[in-house]
Amino acid sequence: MAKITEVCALSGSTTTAVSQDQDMPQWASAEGGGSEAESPDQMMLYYEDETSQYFDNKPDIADKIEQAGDFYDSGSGSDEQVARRVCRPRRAAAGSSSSAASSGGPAGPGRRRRCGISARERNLRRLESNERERMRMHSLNRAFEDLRRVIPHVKKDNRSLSKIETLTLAKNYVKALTNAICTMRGEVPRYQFNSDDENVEPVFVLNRDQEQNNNVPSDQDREDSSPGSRSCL
DNA sequence: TAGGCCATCTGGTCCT
DNA sequence: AGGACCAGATGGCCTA
Repeated sequence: MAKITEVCALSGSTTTAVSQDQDMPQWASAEGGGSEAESPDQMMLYYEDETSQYFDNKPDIADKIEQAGDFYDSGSGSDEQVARRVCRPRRAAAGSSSSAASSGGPAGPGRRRRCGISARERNLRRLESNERERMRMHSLNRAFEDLRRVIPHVKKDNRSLSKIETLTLAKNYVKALTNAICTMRGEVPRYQFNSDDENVEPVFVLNRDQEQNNNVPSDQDREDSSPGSRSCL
């Protein structure tokens, strides 16, 4: 369990901290692999073009759509697809709204059915939804990346913080800063750190050089740092 | 090889 | 009606 040794610079001037490691995070360059080689921007361009051009450039997807067409039309498809769509339990309606209750089961009146559009049109909309979802997740990941940059921490095994680590660390960092403010005001610290704070890396206090490396300002940061736009704790 | 983490796809639900 | 949000499913990659 980590112990905050010192947290300064609450006014934004200098963050002084004691680091246990000399490794400096390089979050900006830590781009995870595993994604499609196709860039989102490029895919957006595809969507702005004619649909046929998109499929010309994505023959694999076109093949998938050809195979899926029968499924979307008649409810049949590959065994795997059917298994996933039929067997996957759906979560209960969030908030249990009346609209959800009145929508009935899967075949009830609440189920949205796109009548009058072709299978190809449905597939195209599915692809567009996929693209939007991908963009949404990318923006979420950018937010995680920004969050990692502003949290003082020590790189573990030369790898980036996972999402859960980032959130947990951020939570404890906020707690630590809040306690620091309380202490400076002569008040009782509001939060206590104990063994329940699982998966908690210490909020390492970095020295000034390390902090600067940790917080390489992004373009957005530079925009935000304009006079009057930065608020302090 | 198991387990963790992640990106992506997918369809239901909510919101505008 | 359509986009945003959400969570389950799946497969890939990496590490112990």
